[in-house]
Parts: sequence; structure tokens; C-alpha cells
Amino acid sequence: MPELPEVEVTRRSFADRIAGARIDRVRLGKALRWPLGCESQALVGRVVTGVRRRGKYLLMDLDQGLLLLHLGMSGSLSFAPLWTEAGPHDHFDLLTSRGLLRLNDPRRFGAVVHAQGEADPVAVKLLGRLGLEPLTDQFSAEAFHAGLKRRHAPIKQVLLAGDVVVGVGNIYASEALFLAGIRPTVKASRLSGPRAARLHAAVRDVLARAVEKGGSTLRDFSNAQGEAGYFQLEAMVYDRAGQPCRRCGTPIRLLRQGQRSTYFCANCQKP
DNA sequence: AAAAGCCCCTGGATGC
DNA sequence: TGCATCCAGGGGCTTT
Repeated sequence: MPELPEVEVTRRSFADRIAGARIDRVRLGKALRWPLGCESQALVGRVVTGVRRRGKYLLMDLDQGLLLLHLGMSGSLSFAPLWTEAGPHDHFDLLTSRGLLRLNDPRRFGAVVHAQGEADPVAVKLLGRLGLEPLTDQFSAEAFHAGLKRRHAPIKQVLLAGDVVVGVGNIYASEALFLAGIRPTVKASRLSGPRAARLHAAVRDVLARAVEKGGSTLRDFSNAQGEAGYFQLEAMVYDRAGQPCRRCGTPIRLLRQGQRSTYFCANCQKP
């Protein structure tokens, strides 16, 4: 479910309200992708000092150490002042002095992992290979193009891989390639400077607009206040197979790349 | 080194 | 109604 926009929208929806909160109790549900990595009791008494984002990971800073949170395919966080009964898919609760932070994740591809710091091997393992942050100044057209030149796989899969640029998932990869007029099957290394620059701008544009719209709610995404996103209403190609291109009317095509669906307009997007 | 496949897991939609 | 099949917003790991 969550790509960079959804993760960032989630972060913004509770970061200020949880900052300064003291952890009073921790409840673990069914196993997530990885074990927490510490006794849950060790978190009690810690104070949340802030919430950052790296790619699709949330980094919850504590007065000692930090928690790495990932929403996987079906995860969402909620933060509410009142305690409520845990449901069957609520697998991590942080009861704090400011309210209850809860991770709901039916498919359990998500994770909550404790690390002593960002230099902790477990943090390095998860964050170390991540590429450029697309909504920061480090994501320049030049650095992006240089990264693409080293990769011979189809551009769609290189965007998804996250080691050149982070945060672009299956929805926004298709959308960005449409905006840039680039066929998803083009080898990343073969993109010219100008085309890479167009894709660079498209990635920034689509992610930033999606954040503004509160992300995409396809099935059940909501931010930590329970609010849905609306960017899916603006999708040009994602999940629109067979429907007319919003720009030229040509039926949108669907193809499989690396076991994932890719949507594109064969007329608007050039090989 | 990089590319391609394989899984992890649950639930909803579709088809017979 | 029941059951089988396929698909879904991710990504680490293993195999080529």
C-alpha cells in the first residue's frame, strides 16, 4: 500500500502530537516481518523525541535508540488519545502519555525494529542501500542520471528497486513514467540526459502532488488520524488498463514486470 | 555486480 | 453457497 507519499502523510499526521510522549506500555500482536529486536519492556519509560522518514521507513527517535517502522503492503498507523480494543490485525501498540500509536497490518509484511542508533548494524542493513531522497536537494537530475546509467534493467524496475531513488512504488512509478513520456520497458542506462531530466522532474512532481492530496487510498489506506487520501482520483494510468488515456484516448495497456503490474500509454510514452 | 525469481501473509474479487 | 484461482500499494534473500 504505502509508497513515499503515504508514509510521509502518515508521518506528518502524528509526528507533532507524539513528540515528547513517554512510552508506558507496549503490546505485541502476531509476528510481523522481523522481530522487534529488544524486550518490549525495554521501551517502557523511553520518550519519543521525533519522527523522521527515510524512503518508506519511518524513524521514530527515542531519548535512547530509535524504532524503524515499515508499513509493508497493507500497514497503516493510527494515533488516538483514547485506548481501544485491539483488532485481529493490530500487531503493535505503543501506549504513551499522549495517546495510543497502533500498527494495523493484515498481511504482516510491515515491521517494527528497534536499533540503538543509525549506526546499529540492523539499521545499516535496512537503510544502508537506499538511494536518493526524491524530495530533497540531494536528488539532482545529474545524480539521478548518473545512477540510471549504471543500470541495464527496465526503467520501471529500477525506479521500484529503490537503490537509485527511494520511495517510488508501483503506483507512482507508472505515473512518473507517463508524465515523462517514457515507456516502462526502456533500459535505464539508455535514457538520454534530457529524458532522465524529464523523469527526474516527473518523480518529484508526482510524489509532491500525492503528498498534498493525502496519498492514494486504493483499498484502505488512511493516515494516523484516520483520513483517506485522494491522489488515486488523479492517476493517469495506474489501474486503468483498457480505459482511454486521459491525454490522447488510446487504451491504457497493462504488462507484467518482475511480478508487478505496469500501466502505460503506448502513444504518449516513447520507447 | 547486477538482474531475475521467490517468498513472506491475508483478504477481496472473480469464475466455475 | 462453496471452492479454487488470481491479484494486491514491498522488499530482503537466494540463485543465475
